[in-house]
Amino acid sequence: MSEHHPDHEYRPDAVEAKWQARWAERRTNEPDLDHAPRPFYNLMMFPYPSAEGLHVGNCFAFTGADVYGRFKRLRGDTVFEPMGFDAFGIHSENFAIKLGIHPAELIPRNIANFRRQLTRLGGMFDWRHVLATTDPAYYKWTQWLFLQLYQAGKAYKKKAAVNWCPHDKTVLANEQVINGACERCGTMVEQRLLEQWFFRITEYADRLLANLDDGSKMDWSPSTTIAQRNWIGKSQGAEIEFPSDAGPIRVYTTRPDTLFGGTFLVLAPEHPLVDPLTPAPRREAMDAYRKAVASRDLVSRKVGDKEKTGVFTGSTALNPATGQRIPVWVSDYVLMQYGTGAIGGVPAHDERDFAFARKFGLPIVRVLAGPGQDGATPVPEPAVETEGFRLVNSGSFSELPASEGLRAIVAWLERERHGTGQVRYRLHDWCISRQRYWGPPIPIIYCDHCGPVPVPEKDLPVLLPQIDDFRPDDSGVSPLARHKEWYEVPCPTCGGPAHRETDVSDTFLDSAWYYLRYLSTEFDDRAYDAGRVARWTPVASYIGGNEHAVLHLLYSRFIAMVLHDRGQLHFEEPFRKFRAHGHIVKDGAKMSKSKGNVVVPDQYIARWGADSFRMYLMFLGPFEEGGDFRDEGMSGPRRFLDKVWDLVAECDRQTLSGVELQQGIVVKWNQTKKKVTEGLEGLSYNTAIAALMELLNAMRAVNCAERRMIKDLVIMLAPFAPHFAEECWERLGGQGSIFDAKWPEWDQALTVEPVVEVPVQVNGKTRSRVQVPRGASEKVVVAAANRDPAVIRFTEGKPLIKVVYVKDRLLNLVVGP
RNA sequence: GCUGGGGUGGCGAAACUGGCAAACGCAAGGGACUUAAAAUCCCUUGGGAGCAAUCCCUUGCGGGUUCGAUCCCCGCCCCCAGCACCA
Repeated sequence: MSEHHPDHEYRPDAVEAKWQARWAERRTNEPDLDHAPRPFYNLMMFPYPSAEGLHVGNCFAFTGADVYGRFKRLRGDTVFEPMGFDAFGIHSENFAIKLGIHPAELIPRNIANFRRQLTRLGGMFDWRHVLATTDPAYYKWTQWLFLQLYQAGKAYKKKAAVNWCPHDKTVLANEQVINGACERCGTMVEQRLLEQWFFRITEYADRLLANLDDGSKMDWSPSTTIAQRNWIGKSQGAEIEFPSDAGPIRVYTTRPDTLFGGTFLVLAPEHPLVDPLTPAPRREAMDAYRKAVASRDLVSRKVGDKEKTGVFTGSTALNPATGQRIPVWVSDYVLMQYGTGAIGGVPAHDERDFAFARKFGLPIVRVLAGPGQDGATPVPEPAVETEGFRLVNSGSFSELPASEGLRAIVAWLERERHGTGQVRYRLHDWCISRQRYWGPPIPIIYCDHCGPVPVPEKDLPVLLPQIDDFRPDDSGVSPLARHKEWYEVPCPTCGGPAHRETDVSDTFLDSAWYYLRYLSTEFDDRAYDAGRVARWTPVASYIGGNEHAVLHLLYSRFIAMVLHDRGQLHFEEPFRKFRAHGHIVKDGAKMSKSKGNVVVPDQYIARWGADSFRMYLMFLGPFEEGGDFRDEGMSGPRRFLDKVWDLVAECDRQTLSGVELQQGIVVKWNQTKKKVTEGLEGLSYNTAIAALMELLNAMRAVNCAERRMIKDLVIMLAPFAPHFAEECWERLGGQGSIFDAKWPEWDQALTVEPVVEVPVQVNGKTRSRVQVPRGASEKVVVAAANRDPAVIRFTEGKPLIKVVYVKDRLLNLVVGP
């Protein structure tokens, strides 16, 4: 092989610095957004700029998305690949509190560090369009977006519970509550009711659900659509009225077929009928129970597997089906937020009701019977199945199969006006209020005269004031509420005394529309530019983590739908294609600060180069599954690049025409082009890299340095190792950027060998292989096999029962004993 | 508990979704070059038996379907992620 000239050695730091400078200077990564003939919007989930900087998990995700964008570009698309920073929110705020540095000072520092690292990694980012959600030029439009929803009637205010730490006297986000306790002091968290802003996402539940199945609008990872479907949680059931002394108690059930088995009712502790149904002697016990429940936070109350608790109201209600009076109980296993906040207890056919009935000695009546059972069969455990079950103890409905009984009972309820068939969702409206500092102030002004008044668009942004005491405190409201000089303003309508909303909005509102802003960062008079958006959206490819499968991705879809319905967007589904990437783990555990196994990329990039690092990340496992990060793995891809480097130096030393009998290498060449192209399109990066390595090994084995093959190899390598490929391209005499070169085509006929080796099995065990021309008939292959001594050994003297032949693949001779 | 994804050599993984299990890479061992080391190059490497050609076993466990199963079906075990009393 070649001797090493020091001048010609592959030095990644020099190569990478050279090309990063050149890309910037030549504006290689800055597409013309107004005239792109084949626009391809390559989006990846923007990071939260933590103080620690990028970790290898971020690098994995961004590199995978960047590889795809670079591939699309080489295939002839104009690719827009922007990057930004999701810099508002509780993470930044908490970290700033911990360090004692104001987030407004900390965040720009972190962003600068992220940008340095992202550039060093070699992403094809168009930095002209960088954005940060904390920039007033950005959140001005987040506030504008709130106003659009407000004007559309999709924003409203209502009382809702927040987590409250009685020791720290502060509002806590759900992620700050660990097993029902405050993450800082360990005190059990309580619920407090506050007036908060909500978006009516539940109005869109059906459309959000239906579009998931519409292939013309959405091509998403199945795991993500399944998660969304579960989150929306559509259920078909009936609402039934149970008359009581305090009026009808409305109950929602998905199992109206079990109505005759309803032997009690249970109300949520917050249910408005609890008071009227509880007579004076029982008040004290009831209030004590309700107080005990309220002192537990939302999180711990939802934890299942808990011993059932409850109190009898002292009243009864009428089961409209059986005509019997049944007791009304109160228990915290019934949630006010779902259904009607009241349930019909059917202990024989529901696990929770069964546990409750057992605990409090309530009657259990079987109304569904399986094969070999009847109405008198005891109920040792709740039977929740319907398949193969029939109704029993259900009056005139008895003996109907369960599914038919369900329809008949709903029809009867509607006819007799006891209830109606209903659809429910577990999706709740989106609470966007945060009693925090580090977010965009919600642009509403409260006037004693005019009520809530939206801030006029001309007055946006409502700037977040620079205050030093931004910590949440015992006032129970946002830190902004402590600053009169900020929140006291004249009413925009009447000019009278008024005050601002002091809550800020949820970070997820910032990220629900950022893909629109990227396209329009240079316009300060509009949230997004209609022409740009028309050309570039919906987003062609979106890659991100499945931890955002429900919240971010659902909210973004909802916001797009609202804007679409207002005639402000031409699509209702923002992301045509979404793929969830896997996660990098370290020593079998997910990287996290608490485990102390977070890996920072800088040292690896310094040692091996960004290109080797990128290749290693893409090679360590399937992109959509992730894999284990190991230091030792880095040398493999680096050695590969070194060998390609040497091959480029030897280009034309021995060309293909001068090589005899090298049909094999030509086939390998064509196979590689096919495999790499298909692998990149399907995000099978690890196998695409393996195919490139195989081609290199094959060329080295036959000492082939054919120019066309080396050029193809370098182009196919470019998405993974962009700087390296540029340098090789230049050394090969290529003009301009390699990313303006043409992706190699393959000849399908040359992807297969003319002669194949067909394995010959006897009774399913491979005994030999025979060489035959491709496409040989069964006759030819059997004849060849019958001449093979290794086969004869196992077939001799035995009757041939069956011959299985799969063309070019396998021959199996089945013989008797 | 429910939903989704997994379980294949010493390790990361591949295998046209029924057709030669272990491609590609790491690590390890042996050899070449070198005063020596690193780097590089060549060979070996799933387990077992055998001088060998060759044979037997092997994709978490137990069954099944099939000429043939890592792949399909039934019943279990374990790991990871998300959701978690949603009536």
